Amino acid sequence: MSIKGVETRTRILREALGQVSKIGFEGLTLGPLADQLGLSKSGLFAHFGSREELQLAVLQLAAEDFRREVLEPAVHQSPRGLRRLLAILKRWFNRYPEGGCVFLAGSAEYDDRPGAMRDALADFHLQWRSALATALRQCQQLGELEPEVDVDQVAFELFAIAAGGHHDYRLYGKQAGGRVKAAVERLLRSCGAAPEKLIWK
Amino acid sequence: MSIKGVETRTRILREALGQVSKIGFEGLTLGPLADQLGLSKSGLFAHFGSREELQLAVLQLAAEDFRREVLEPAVHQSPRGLRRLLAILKRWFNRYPEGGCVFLAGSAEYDDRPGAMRDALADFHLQWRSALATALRQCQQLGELEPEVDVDQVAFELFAIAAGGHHDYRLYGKQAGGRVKAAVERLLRSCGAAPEKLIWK
DNA sequence: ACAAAAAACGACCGGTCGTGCTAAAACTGG
DNA sequence: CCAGTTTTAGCACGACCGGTCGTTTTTTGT
Repeated sequence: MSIKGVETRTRILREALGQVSKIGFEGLTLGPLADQLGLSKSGLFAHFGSREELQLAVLQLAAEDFRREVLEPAVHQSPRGLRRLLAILKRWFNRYPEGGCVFLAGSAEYDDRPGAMRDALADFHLQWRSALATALRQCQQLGELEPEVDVDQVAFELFAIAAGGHHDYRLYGKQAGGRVKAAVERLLRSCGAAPEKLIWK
Repeated sequence: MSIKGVETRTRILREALGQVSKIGFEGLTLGPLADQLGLSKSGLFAHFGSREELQLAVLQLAAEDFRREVLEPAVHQSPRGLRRLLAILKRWFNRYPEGGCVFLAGSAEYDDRPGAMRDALADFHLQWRSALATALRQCQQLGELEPEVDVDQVAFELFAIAAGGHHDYRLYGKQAGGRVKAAVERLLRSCGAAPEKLIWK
């Protein structure tokens, strides 16, 4: 693969990711994508052996973006414990007003269609859930959350709040933000978090 | 419209609803639907002026089913308060192992596509949320939940649990049921519900 | 039983989709 | 600068889609 090869490939993937976050993976079609990039349909197609390969590459790019923009800055900038957990959640939920979440939309599109896309999506969610559980476990070790709570259960409930908030964001607009915040606070409070430590700085 | 007219129309809608719950509203296509029913595509098409009319009719049928199978039996069989609320939730969540929820799938499909389908879906979710809030308010009036809790907020959180549970059901299978139950119990507990009253009979 | 009305059919249209194939164009290393 | 490789374009295909239209069959009211 030449220099120009990887350049156009990433150009394609960036544009494709933008389109997917608006119209979903199934809405992504080669013709309009090629037009938007000033390429021919077959020229674009040659970079990936099939449409599914393109979709998988887009999903992988989205996953890399997500880790880089949500998890990594929170880990680097905030100390272990509630501070870091809240930093993660803030960066996570702040993505929703910006546009549709490709992981939630993707799950809805492929949950009844076995194949590589479904597998990759299931894997992403599993990894993310485990990252949340790790952050929660560190809170426990610091005594900021009660030791008897099931961190996997709490990770599920955080994800559920995200899913519900995303739904309301997409359907009813920005008013959903307050609901998400209040839900997280109630959840963490019920796990023994001190109210004065729940600051969304 | 003749007798036979409404008969086949409802036959079409029943079959269409079954297909939609498997492959979504956008996956519903006239040809295969007609084949499955032993009708010609154009014969089926004549019952609805357009595909969107068919989709809207399917959504309306699904909404009637939902009210009839979830809300109404709980209202008729359980007294106001936590008993009724839990009866509603049980019937609601029991639908998820059976097949995909057309309302959640529909929201994901149309949240970025203005039109009659999006409007109808937004309306359904609004109505359902309000029915949940009513049941919660009755709990408050009976002293089974603290009076200062925001019932609309709790209704959102119940919906979020449903959305998260549905996601996990579709992607990871039946193990999600326990997570949903535990999440509801934590939520209602944090609203002042007595633990011994949280029985999923 | 019969005429009007409704329902169902079958062929077809224009359009879009993913995908192969071949040739031209552009880039790359020596 | 040139040979060899890679990237891109052009074109066509087969499949599938929603929708139209004129005709035929079935149902309905009397």
